[in-house]
Amino acid sequence: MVSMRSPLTVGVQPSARVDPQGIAQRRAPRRRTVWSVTAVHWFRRDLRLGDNPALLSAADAGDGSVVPLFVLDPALWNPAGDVRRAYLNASLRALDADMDGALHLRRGDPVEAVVAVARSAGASSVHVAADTGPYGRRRDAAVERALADAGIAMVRTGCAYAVPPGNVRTKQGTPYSVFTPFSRAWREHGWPDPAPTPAGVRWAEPRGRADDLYTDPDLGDLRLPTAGEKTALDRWAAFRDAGDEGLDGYAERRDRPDLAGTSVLSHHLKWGEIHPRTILADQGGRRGDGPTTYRSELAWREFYADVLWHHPASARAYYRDEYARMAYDSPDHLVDAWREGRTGYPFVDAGMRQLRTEGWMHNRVRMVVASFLVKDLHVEWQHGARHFMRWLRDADLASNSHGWQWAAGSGTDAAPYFRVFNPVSQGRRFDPDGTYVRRYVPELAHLDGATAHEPWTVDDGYAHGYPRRVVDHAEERAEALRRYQAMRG
DNA sequence: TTTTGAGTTGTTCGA
DNA sequence: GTCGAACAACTCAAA
Repeated sequence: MVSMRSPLTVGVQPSARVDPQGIAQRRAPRRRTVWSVTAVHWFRRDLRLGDNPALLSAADAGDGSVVPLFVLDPALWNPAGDVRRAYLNASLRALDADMDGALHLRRGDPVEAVVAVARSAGASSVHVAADTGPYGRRRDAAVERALADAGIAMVRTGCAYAVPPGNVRTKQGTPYSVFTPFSRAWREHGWPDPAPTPAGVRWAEPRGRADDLYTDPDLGDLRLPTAGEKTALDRWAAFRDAGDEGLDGYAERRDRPDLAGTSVLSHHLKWGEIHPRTILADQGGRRGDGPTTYRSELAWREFYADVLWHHPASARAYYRDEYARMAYDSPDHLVDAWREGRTGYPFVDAGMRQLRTEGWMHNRVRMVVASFLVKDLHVEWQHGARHFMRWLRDADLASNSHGWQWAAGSGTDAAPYFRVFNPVSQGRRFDPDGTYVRRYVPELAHLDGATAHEPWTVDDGYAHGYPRRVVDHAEERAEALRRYQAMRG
């Protein structure tokens, strides 16, 4: 640990009290001294002020002044789709507003940008929440080395999960590869209470009103929800308190894309506008199927982060490598039809169009469209995963890659061999009135009830230009099982 | 080491 | 319409 004190060379802002959660504030402002040490808090996927242990550690590290920094890293920015870029911009603006315009924004390689900012601020430490993803770990190791060369410490506190990946182990000390035993051990492991919101932080110069760095993409008709910590906390509270239409009814309604049965917090969780620990603590010991099932969904998020932590290559490569030997088709015009929502299977097309109009898709439908790409079109899951990463506003590498591997059968699921989703029966089961389909597929708006799932059964089913089915599901299901058998044999 | 119980989300067929 | 069995026999985690 480097202890380097330097003259206060940066301006100091008046205290900005931040208390978006109503959590009791902990610290009184420290007295200002001439000899002072500031700290840098490098935001990444923790775009919030409340329940942020890393920010707290930055506030505690020096004299109470903090340089709040975000670096637009071309390695992440360039491959991201416009949806993710736009949402990130909005989230950064919200964070900036919560800090009274203090956010310091840089664009460039973090190895250079973070060191440069820390140096110019005279900081002796840079504080972060650990990034547990494959790229983030490499990047942070490189930044840590560069900071060390400059005599500056990098301090990791917390991460984006209730239990840091790598910490839930079997009795033999090995990582879990099956969800249910993982979730049991995860629950027993437990997690810390939420951290208090730092009080009396002085956001240090250089202030970062760098609007020119926000390059907002043109999203056309796509509308994104409001970003930011306050919205996330409000959204959670509304879901928590909505009774059977929210958390209490979650177990029953979560699989229904026609209903508003889910919390829709995924994009907030992705950027850390809310931390799962906040939710788990706020849920307290609430019983019932709703809260239990909701906690289980958070456990899935943690499970996949844990799997990716132990197997970084599984972000792109088959978790079970025998699946690399299976026969696949190259993406062709059928995959274009899938991407554009004109496969002729209404439930699939509704989902793919929801993705393009909202940057989001209901989880049940994600599974159905994923199964369709992999099992009906026989295309490798990576093609679908890339499309999702491009269009989903909540795109998260661990959840996305392993969600797709689950659908492909190559992931952590223990018994995947005979599971092929039928897009019609899935639609009839989870969108029984056809409401969801009609909402996103106007060519089927004239069909009543569940008929919207089967336009081929009525005379006027194709009267408004809805496309015919591009493949026969029964045939392709059989073909998928044949290829699976051939791979095993 | 061996055994045992269990595994997110399914589909189809035939009684 | 509803129900249970078959699918095909695997892999994991704990005792």
